[in-house]
Amino acid sequence: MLKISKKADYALMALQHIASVQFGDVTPGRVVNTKEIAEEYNIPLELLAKVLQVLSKNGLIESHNGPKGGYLLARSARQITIAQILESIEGPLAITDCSHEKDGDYCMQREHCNIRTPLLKIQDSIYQLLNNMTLGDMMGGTPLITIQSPSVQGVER
Amino acid sequence: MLKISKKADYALMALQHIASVQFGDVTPGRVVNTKEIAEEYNIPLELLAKVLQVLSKNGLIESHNGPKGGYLLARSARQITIAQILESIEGPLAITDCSHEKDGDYCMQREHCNIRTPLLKIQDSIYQLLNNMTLGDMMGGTPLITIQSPSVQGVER
DNA sequence: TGATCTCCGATCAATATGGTCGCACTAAAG
DNA sequence: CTTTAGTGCGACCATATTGATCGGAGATCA
Repeated sequence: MLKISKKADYALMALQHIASVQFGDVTPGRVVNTKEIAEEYNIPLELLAKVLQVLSKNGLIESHNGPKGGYLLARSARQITIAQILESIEGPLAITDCSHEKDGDYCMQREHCNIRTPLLKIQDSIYQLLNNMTLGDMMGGTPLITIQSPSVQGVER
Repeated sequence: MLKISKKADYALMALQHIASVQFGDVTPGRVVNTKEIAEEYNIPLELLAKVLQVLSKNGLIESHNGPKGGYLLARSARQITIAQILESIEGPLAITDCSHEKDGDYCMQREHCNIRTPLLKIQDSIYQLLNNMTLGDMMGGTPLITIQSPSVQGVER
């Protein structure tokens, strides 16, 4: 449950790769093309291409056309949050349908719905979690994040 | 993205309803049958029935057969967590496929996968969030949960 | 014994997803 | 200025998941 799509997975891998090349020690500033990423991680080329196009359209990466072209982070890795990446691919984060319902699109259960408010709270917590972690945090062999077990609860009884 | 299924939605509504009847002021201890819940919340009867059967099989509620039969919480509302409910319906919580992969079921990207560890951390945080909120917390008009904004991050830079 | 209920399994339709194909456009290199 | 390697883009299909439905078997109580 709560699985994220493969496209989103691919997006995360690709961005991590681009970032590590761009800011790495070997060939800093080099652009990365789709083929390179696809081969490195065994991702279907065309699908990855589409993912990267979306990321580009949403301003997370910049594309450079022509030969020797490729992709580049649009801003620093620390300014790209996981939430931005996921939402860019999968649309707005919404645990439940009724969280962003426009008028005329009411759910049948709405009038007596008793779980809406709590679910929205949960959704909010998850969003904050994802929005407080950046691509920069994901970089490097040693993960930079650590979970503060007791405080992550966000729930008071 | 990260949407939970309608079955899970129904499960939450049903459990909330059962709990509120069982521990409410009007008819405490009364059993609740499927039809009552289905009509109250406009849920397809047969689908709800299946959801309740699963919850029953997983030990969250008790079923009583025959006329005047119905469902009852198997234990106190405070001892039933949201995580238990969701996992009961949708299977184990797994943001990404590779989080519970058995041997022989490797993902293609595994060898160079750079996002596995961070994703597992995120998954863990979400699980704790869901596991620290109980059915009891969802009860009543006033939601009992409050988000501790700064501490929910679980991320250190 | 009949009515009312849960239980269980098979099945179907709709939707979402993963993956593919083809072509137009752009920019660097000769 | 032509070639070529690359992105941009939209249509398309196959499959998996999900939501929903149906039919009947087994309890329980009046």
